[in-house]
Amino acid sequence: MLSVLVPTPVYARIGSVLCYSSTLALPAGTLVRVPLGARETLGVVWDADAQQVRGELDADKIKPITSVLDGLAPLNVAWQQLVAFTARYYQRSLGEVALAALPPQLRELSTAQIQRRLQRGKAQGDAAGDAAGLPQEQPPELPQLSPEQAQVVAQIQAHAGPFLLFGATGSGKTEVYLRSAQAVLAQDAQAQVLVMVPEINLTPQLEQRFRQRFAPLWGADAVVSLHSGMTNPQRLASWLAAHSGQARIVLGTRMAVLASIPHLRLIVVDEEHDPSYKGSEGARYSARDLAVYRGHLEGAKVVLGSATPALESWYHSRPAAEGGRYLRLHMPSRVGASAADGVNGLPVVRRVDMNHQPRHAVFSVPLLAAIKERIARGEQSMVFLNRRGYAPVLHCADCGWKSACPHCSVFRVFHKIDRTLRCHHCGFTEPVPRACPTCGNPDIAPQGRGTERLEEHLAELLLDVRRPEGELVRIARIDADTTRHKGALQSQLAAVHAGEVDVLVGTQMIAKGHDFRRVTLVAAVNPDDALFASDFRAPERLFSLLMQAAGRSGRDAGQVAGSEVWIQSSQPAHPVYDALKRYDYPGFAARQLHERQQASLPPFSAQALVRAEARSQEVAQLFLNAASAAAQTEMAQWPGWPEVLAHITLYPSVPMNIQRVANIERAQMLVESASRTALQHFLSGWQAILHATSQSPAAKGLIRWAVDVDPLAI
DNA sequence: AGCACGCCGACT
DNA sequence: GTCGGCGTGCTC
Repeated sequence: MLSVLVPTPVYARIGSVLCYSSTLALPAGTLVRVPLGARETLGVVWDADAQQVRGELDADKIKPITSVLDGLAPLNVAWQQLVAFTARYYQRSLGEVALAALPPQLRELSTAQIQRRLQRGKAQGDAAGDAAGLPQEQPPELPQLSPEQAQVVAQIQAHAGPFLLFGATGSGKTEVYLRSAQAVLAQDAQAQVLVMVPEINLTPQLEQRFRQRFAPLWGADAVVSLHSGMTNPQRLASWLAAHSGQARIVLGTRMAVLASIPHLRLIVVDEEHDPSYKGSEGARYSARDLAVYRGHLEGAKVVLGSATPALESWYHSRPAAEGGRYLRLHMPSRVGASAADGVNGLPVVRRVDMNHQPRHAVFSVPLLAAIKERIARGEQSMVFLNRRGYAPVLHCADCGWKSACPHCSVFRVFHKIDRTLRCHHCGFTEPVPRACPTCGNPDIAPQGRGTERLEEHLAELLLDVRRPEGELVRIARIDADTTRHKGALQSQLAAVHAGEVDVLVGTQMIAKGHDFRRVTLVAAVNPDDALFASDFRAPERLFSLLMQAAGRSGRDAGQVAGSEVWIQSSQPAHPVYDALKRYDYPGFAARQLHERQQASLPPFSAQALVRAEARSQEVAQLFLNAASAAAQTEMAQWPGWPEVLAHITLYPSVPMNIQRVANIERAQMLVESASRTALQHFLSGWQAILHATSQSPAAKGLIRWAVDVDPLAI
């Protein structure tokens, strides 16, 4: 008798560990194909010898497995442990986590087909290996390390970690990753390295650098990528290469943390603060946190890198004497910067008090002047606004009508380019009405502005300005709307690089990673919104975003002296901007952590969220409240549990921030505890109650529910 | 989640 | 008269 993991979600009315019979003795971790209801599915052998058939499962219901995916080595114990931990910690079923960690094509292909892919991969690997075995020309010439880099590399070699590499933009973190990887790979002929990035399409440079460095040493097949932008066959090939040990370096997004990498010795998490490491659907695991756990599990070193670490990571890297668990490594200087270049070679930050500017001005007088100066010098400027479209809402001054989405509790955004009203949440799109739909007033006006309107406005303001050669000013816009088509982003970026653009307008999309050599001015036109947001992480995200944006300016060492970051604000003296001006992340973090401690927020408490979706808000909340009440009454009866409950705060259910999306009402409930362990304990017990409640009459009409452990947004 | 089975409207 | 809508129900 075997127990086998199958892909059933946690809310299905069936467990995900099912019993099957097999004539063969199959070790745990073996991939098998099993019958499940009317279909056949991929499964992972979990318990090789499930003696006691759970519950009153009729013996005649136990079916034999269909086939074994032989030729594939069983997933190793470390992987099994990682899956088990992930499922337990994030309150998902084992099967869901395990199967989600496998490439989708593994489910579809027959054993023979997989066999062929393996053979093909091996053949390529061997060919590359032969090539690598040939007398090398010169080993690639390595760039000289700065003293800071050299010291950090040495520390990573000398200590066990985990490490938090706190390095300014441009301080050369990537070179540290490369050297650390190289050291690990050179030491052990089987060793493998996992390098994670938030979004791989936004950082093609990183992939490029790893390939350039390591392909000459270990062959082109030694470096593989793993991210959702790849086709299924590509993903399968990469996964097989990692699983077989052929790939020495696996570059990937969050999903890569659960890949089978049997000889893992080093994990790098670049831009570790990036929210995209935390999933927002399905198994909502934090790939960064799992990386740390995986490193611990497999004895692999873990390096988390960022210029603006997540406050959690920063807190964990406090001195060991104060309880810190990570070793903090510091690289404050931009490579190649000179003392004359402002703070550590970063551009000067200028704050504009918008209270002293003409009312409703979008561009302050001095900012506009500074942009014009750049144009006259043939330099580039970059303008940020975190809102795409033309205007966030259309408004009738007569009757007060606004462009609400009929399916969601948000306003639809006016897109002038195709004269549509678009809902950014459910996608509902309609042509703009000629007149107000309620009162017939033909004079409905856009309110507020997005990137599209900003671009238009800027074009008007710069109409009389000429480039050095006398040509008209060229403005480009990059946001989700202009990059919808495949390859559009790359071609637009290429145009910027080629100097075909004077001013680039965009959303935060352009703040990440891109190396713009000729940009000497970066401006945040209206970043204040985040200061008033209810989300306690908003200041952290704002600081990080502005810091990254600042890193876009003056990347060319020769231009640092003249480059600037402009912040327009009605509260220019706000501590966030103040810290930014000094590029003082530690100061900012200390202040934020103090506030969080006062308010008992993470990392000084642990949180989980239960989210519920239903046709009506009432039903969603009813379910949450019933589950909450049941926790209080039922769990109090369980021996030993009142002690656990005493450490838990269950807040009342509330509508979610955006209450309705695509006609589905959403509600949530926060669970908090000063102790992570207590919260874990509570959640593990509560799971059954949530299940039962969701099937009780009290939850009639409930569509979906899910627990989100360590949520990023509340 | 899939995928079946199962009872009521517009088409060859 | 059938094709097909998605409302319950089950999967070792």
